[in-house]
Parts: sequence; structure tokens; C-alpha cells
Amino acid sequence: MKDKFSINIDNSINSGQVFLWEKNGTDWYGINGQDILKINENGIIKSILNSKTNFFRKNDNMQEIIKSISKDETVKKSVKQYEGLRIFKQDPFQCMISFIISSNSNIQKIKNSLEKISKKFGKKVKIQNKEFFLFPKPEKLANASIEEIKKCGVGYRAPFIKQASKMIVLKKINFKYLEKCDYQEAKKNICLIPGVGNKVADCILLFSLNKLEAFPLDTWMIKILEKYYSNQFNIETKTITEKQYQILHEKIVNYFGPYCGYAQQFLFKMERENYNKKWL
DNA sequence: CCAAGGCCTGAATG
DNA sequence: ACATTCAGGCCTT
Repeated sequence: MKDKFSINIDNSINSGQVFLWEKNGTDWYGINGQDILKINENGIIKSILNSKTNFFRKNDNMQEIIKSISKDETVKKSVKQYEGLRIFKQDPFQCMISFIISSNSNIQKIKNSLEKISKKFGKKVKIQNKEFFLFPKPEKLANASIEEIKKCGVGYRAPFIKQASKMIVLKKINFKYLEKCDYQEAKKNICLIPGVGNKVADCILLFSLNKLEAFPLDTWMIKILEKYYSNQFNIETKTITEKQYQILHEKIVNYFGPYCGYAQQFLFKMERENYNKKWL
């Protein structure tokens, strides 16, 4: 069962892409939109509420992807070290709210806020003698008052959360369409959402809308590029402007190829582990 | 087009 | 203890 391309659940969950996951003994439980997912010690995933899901992106040809992104010793090392690290296919609405909250924050705090949001606005579900709260539907957050949202510890992001939810309800943003269209088109659209800039947009695209060429450039990835890739991408300024972000992303796609999002995930995981940063 | 400053919060740091 | 810094950005001047 444990072939070379099987999934390493712990590494994948602890790589900054999901937040509402809890380990119970050897089982992981996670909230994914209107569903609860359970992954057992053998890496078997099950939808508790019996919905269809491709959370593991089982159509990704990891052999080909790894071959494609392995352009240098640094990626090769990260791929070898964190073999089995995979990108998940998340519920887009939950993913969008998660990364709007992530701006200027950290993993523990993001998780904290999301738990409060689920508890306050999500539906309570009891299964297997355990209590869960689903992620709220867009309507619920769109109709909530900013003050109520603020009680979840999200601060200045509260109005973004409300407005972003409204855009989903009013179908100004259509996730189904964004899943199908190309990267550039999807990014242009999703950046119209308040609280969504370049970095947050790329996270949403990569983790929930099937855009493997998205390469979120946060402070960590900038540090990594400066440290290991100063020959390929020279970064002059401290703060990356809109234009610089675009140019840099083009260079990155040219270098790592169409699956560069996976390269990002491996490199990010490696460097954060090097610095002993905490996960969930 | 770019630079600077403000923004909520709480864990980490001193 | 208590103050300050900093953390996986975005938006407005």
C-alpha cells in the first residue's frame, strides 16, 4: 500500500494549506465546507456526510509532477525529504475566507478565528459521539453584522469577510467557472474580492480551484527565493509591488513549469521545518 | 507606477 | 509581570 507516491497525511495537513483539522488518536478529522472528512491511519479518506469529494486530487500524476518541478537540487531535496506531501482540493468558500483571514496573521491565530466562525455561524453536527461545526454557508456570513463577525477575532478583516461572502451570494464570483477557466482569467476575477490581493488570490487558486501554476509569494517564499534562487530570480526591493509580483510569477512559471504550485508547497514546507515553525 | 503608513489580535520575545 | 515586537497582506494616500 505504501508505494512511492502515497500520501503523507501529517505532512500534507501540516503545510499551511488547511486549518480546521484535528487529530484524534491516529485519525484526522477536518471541516471542509458543508462536509466533515475523516482520514484514518492507513490514509483512507471518508466523507462523513457522504458527499462527493476529490480532496486528495487523486488525478494528479505525482510522478510526472515531481519530474517536472525537479529543476535543481533545492527542490529535489525538499521533494525527497517531504515525499508524500500533496496539495488538497478544498471547499472554495472556506478556502477564500481562510486566506482573507490569513493576511498579516499566523497559523495558530487563523485556526482560532476559523474555529470561532464555525462555532458561531456554522451548523452543529453530532456524529460518532463527537460534536462538529460545519463551515458557515456564504448566506450566513453575508447576512451577519460586522460586529458579530469581529467577535471571532478577525479585526479589520471583518468587513472583507462580509463583502466577500456577499459577492458569492450575488454570484459576482462563480467558483464553478473559476475552476474551469485558465489561471490568468481566474486570478483577475478573484482579485476583485475585497481583502484578496496577489498572495491570497494565489492561495485560493492553488488550494481550491485547481490552478497548479499559482505560486503564492508570501514573506517566506520571498526569503526562500533570495536564499536559494538569487541567480534565477533577483529580488531587489523588500516590498513586492503588484507589477513586480506579476513579473516574478512569470519567471517562476518559466523556471518551474506548469506545476510550480507544487514546488512552492515543498519549498515552503521544508523551510518552515528548518526554522521549527509550528503548524496546527 | 511606487513608497509609506495604518490596520486587529495574541503569541512570542525582551 | 509588563511592554514591545512581529506574524504566511491589503488598501488608501
